[in-house]
Amino acid sequence: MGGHSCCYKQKLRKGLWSPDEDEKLIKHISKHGHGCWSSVPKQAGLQRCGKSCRLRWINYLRPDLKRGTFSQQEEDLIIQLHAVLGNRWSKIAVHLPGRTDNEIKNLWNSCIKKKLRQRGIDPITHEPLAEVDGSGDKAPINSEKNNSGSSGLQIPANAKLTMHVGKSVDESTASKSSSTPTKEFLLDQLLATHESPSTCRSSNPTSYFSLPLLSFAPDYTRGQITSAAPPISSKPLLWSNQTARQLDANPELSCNAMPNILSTLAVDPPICEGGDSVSNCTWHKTRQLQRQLPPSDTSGNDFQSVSAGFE
DNA sequence: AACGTGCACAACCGCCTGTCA
DNA sequence: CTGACAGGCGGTTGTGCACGT
Repeated sequence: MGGHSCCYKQKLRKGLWSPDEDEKLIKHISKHGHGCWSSVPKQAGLQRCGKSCRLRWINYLRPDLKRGTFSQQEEDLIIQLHAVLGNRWSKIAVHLPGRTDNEIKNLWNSCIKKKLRQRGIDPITHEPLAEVDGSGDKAPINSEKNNSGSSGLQIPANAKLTMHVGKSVDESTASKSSSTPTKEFLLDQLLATHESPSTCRSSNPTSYFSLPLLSFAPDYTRGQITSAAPPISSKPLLWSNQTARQLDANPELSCNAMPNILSTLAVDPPICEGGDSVSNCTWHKTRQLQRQLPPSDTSGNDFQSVSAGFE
């Protein structure tokens, strides 16, 4: 099992791609397009299976890729989209031009997931992690230090979901029910609010409120959330693949999970603090080594010559 | 300086879905 | 309708680098 017909036919190379292979693939696709992927390796003179070529192209060689550090806005958007879409990375990637599902998935698994856990948010359900002792005395977010570990943050169940443009959800035409906007509506709002080209890469927590994010009417940034607040949801959303996929069949989406993540965004420092972001220099070093290209700027200009060959 | 550990990222694996004969 | 095939997707693994001891 496993394998694909294209992989059986002959001895195919695996592992990292060499600069030579990259060049062959780029040249071929530049000239002919990929067409049928299974025929690409043969036509391009590569000892790879078609799927491998496709993956390499989509995740790495495509000229329209926006490489480099994820901006804070992108990370915010990923988190919010994940709350709505679950682990459907390709769907999430659609809304982040120049980013690949693989890239987003890696970022999620290596960075965002961890940060959410540190903040007491379950990255799967976007709910507060279960309290071990069950004491319920959630530490209020009342100090800068605690801002990075807002575990146990709870939102009153009657908190009104409010758009940052000042329009509450239940005022909108999208949903009559104030607590259950549809998935499509949430997506629309998320995307609409992220369309504005604001440059928000600040570590200042207050700046998060300048982000056009969904947020809640109560002022959670000042640690006024009390432990008396009822849990957000008594039935956690489990975003397994299967569950998430069912959303397509069942457009009604409980937004109960949203408050957690949104409030987290509002009070916490950026997920990858400061400029020393993980992927920042690693990628360039890797690229320079693997592709033996001279250092270039972060905009992926080394691909532009290739890009110019397309249309 | 050497070693161990953790992290980020690229790539593979296996399954699912859509298309077509 | 059914089976074969290709493409697509998400999960997982492998590799190399950075950093700490």
